[in-house]
Amino acid sequence: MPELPEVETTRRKIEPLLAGRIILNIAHDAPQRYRDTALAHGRRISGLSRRGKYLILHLIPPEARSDEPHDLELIVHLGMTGGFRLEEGLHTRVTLTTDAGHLYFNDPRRFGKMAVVPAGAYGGMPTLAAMGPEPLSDDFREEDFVRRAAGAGAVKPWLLSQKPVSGVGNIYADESLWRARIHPAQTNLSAPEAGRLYRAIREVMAEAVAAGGSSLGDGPGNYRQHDGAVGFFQGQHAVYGRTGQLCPRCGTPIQKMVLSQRGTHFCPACQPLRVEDNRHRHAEGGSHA
DNA sequence: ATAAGCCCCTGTGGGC
DNA sequence: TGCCCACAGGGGCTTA
Repeated sequence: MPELPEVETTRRKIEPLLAGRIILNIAHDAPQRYRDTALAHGRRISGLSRRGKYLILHLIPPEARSDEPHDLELIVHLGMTGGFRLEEGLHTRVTLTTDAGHLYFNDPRRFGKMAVVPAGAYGGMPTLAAMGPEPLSDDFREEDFVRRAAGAGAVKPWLLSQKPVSGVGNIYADESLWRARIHPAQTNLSAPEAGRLYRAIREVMAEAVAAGGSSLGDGPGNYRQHDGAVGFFQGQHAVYGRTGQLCPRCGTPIQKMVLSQRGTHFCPACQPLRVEDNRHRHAEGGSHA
């Protein structure tokens, strides 16, 4: 399941294959899933960036200097099972041909998407348009996060919305909440709780990027690099995919629950649900001004 | 406007 | 042992 660490690893690994190259063709079916790709034909890739879980190929006219601002972008979302490959396979959905050769987009479950858009024109991609700050950048500020967390609903769905911070998916939400000792369904985080979560997200994301992401199991969701290399962060997972195994911190068996349609792993001892204090509501008489 | 729910898609694993 | 169905999940869309 590519989340920020896996997408960032992908970006770093395929940038040397693509930067400076001319796109000769992008071949696929399902044009509604891979939109306006013909606009990229004949363009030069000046570089690759990433925003949350979205990969962005910068496209310039072939005669332009490579340090000029790009005017088109090829946006790629890997979805749940998407990834690039050096060789064609059973689940090849898109074939990207450059003057250096082929790169194949493999995506068994077809949740991945691509679109060519004018640079920064994200109106057709609401999540990207409303994307929160990058967790490893200075734009991600603890005081903003703490303030917004105080008024938020259940913390895990809130994180998954991409609005408080970008790039956190199911694995890293569970891992960050475990580190911060916060129940996934906790609402209205206190300042100490939100501060712990802020630091946990930064730590987990930094460690996961350094490990090359997580590669889980042998199923279709198993994330790999284009050359078959795997990430190693799964060895650091404390709760994700460890239902019934013992919490590394306190030894209690890890539990799994469903929250917002997502499998959610947590330690019931380390991450107790703090019951909302109702006294305020009683004191206010139950009606809001 | 915001939040919650449904849906897409298909390989896999668990249950019977 | 073999078969079948529920599950996995990000994000876009619809609904309340």
